[in-house]
Amino acid sequence: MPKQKNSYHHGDLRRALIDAGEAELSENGLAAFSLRRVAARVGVSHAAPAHHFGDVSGLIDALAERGFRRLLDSMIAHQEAATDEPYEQLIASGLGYLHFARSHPALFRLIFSDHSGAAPSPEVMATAGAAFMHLATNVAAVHGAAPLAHDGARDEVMACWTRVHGIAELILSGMMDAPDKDDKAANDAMFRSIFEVQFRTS
Amino acid sequence: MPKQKNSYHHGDLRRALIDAGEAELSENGLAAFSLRRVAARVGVSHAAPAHHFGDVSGLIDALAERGFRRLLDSMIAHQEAATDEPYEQLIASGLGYLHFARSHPALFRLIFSDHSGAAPSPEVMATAGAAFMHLATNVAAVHGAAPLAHDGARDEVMACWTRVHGIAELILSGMMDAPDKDDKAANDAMFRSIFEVQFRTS
DNA sequence: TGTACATCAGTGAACGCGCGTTCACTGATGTAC
DNA sequence: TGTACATCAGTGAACGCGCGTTCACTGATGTAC
Repeated sequence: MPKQKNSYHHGDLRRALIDAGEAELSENGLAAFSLRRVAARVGVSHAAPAHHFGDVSGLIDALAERGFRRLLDSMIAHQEAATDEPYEQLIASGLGYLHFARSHPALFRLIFSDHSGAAPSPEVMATAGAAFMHLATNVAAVHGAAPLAHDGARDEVMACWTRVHGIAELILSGMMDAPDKDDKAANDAMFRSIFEVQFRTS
Repeated sequence: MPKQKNSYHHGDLRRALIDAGEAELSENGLAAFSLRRVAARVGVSHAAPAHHFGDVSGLIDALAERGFRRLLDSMIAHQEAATDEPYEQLIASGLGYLHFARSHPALFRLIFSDHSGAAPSPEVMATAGAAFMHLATNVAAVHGAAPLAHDGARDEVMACWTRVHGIAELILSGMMDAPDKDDKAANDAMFRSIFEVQFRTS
């Protein structure tokens, strides 16, 4: 256990760098993100991170994993504050998704960036998969079924996910007006009024 | 009219730089985007763009305007290939939106990037507004009304937009599987099967 | 308990790179007369 | 039609900057005996 302070060795530099990376993203965005800035923030030489992450993409990867975990945590936290009714649970999860996106916009954009270049690490994939399964479970519960149990179940999950995700993205880009992110009641109303629109009533 | 070639003056450098910028975005993405690369692509000195765009943000702004216009053009083109039935027109517009996003991912991401820093120029705002109004008109036509004519009309437009946008984003980020972007029939089926899902049938 | 030594984690200087911007310049164009 | 001149558009060298990465190093830790 790392007890001493001001020592030559940090104790838990890996974690400290991830914390600092997250803060850098929040404050300065992905465009200004650099290993040197993160290292400076922790108060460590800029060559130190290499011992823990290899190169810059290693740190980015660690941040992506944390991002997905925070997204999942936010959904769970909102859900736990809602009633047990499945539809209410689904709405709460969506609001948690939205709240995460607006609280950590750069991290949110990072985890949903274009992965066509390099595939994310297995850890990132696993954490992303857990978030997806959470949503799938919510959607299935609304229909009283097990997750992804019937034909079309995936479409139902994607219909939900794409809408929640679209709301988040359009708010972040400034294309869509929204109440202050911490005004729970107003966001609840806004979210439901969009989420519940139906197109084909035939 | 610029007729001569190989002259000291280019003739239509402004347009050439925007074309090159768009190509750079397509091929190398926003992260690798730079004034110097764009200038080199046109075969002009890297100080030349300053005469037309001032600085790098001027060029980015011009690219954003072109991006919104291409988005609108894509919606219109797909719509013109569909039947006159309003719902079919709406679906076609959505498919056009999706096709643009997948054909020009970096440009798509650019126009929907975080504008919290600097507000887009009036030209960009106007072009973005035109694209929004196109969608609003589509949605209103489904209900046989004028655009944004009744209470809740904005919610209806946003319900549509967020879903289409969410589909585009999740495909680009690799979170959602999708058919080849030029397989019209397969994308049509995929899009409808998600777009038409209803959550609350009560 | 003490000593030797291997391993690990962080240092700080150095490297080469591409970037945006600036600046005095020059070649081409267009207008006044 | 011709000449002078202002304006415009592109040049190329130079600047300072922050970046990622490498490297020999050194201080701290932990293990073997």
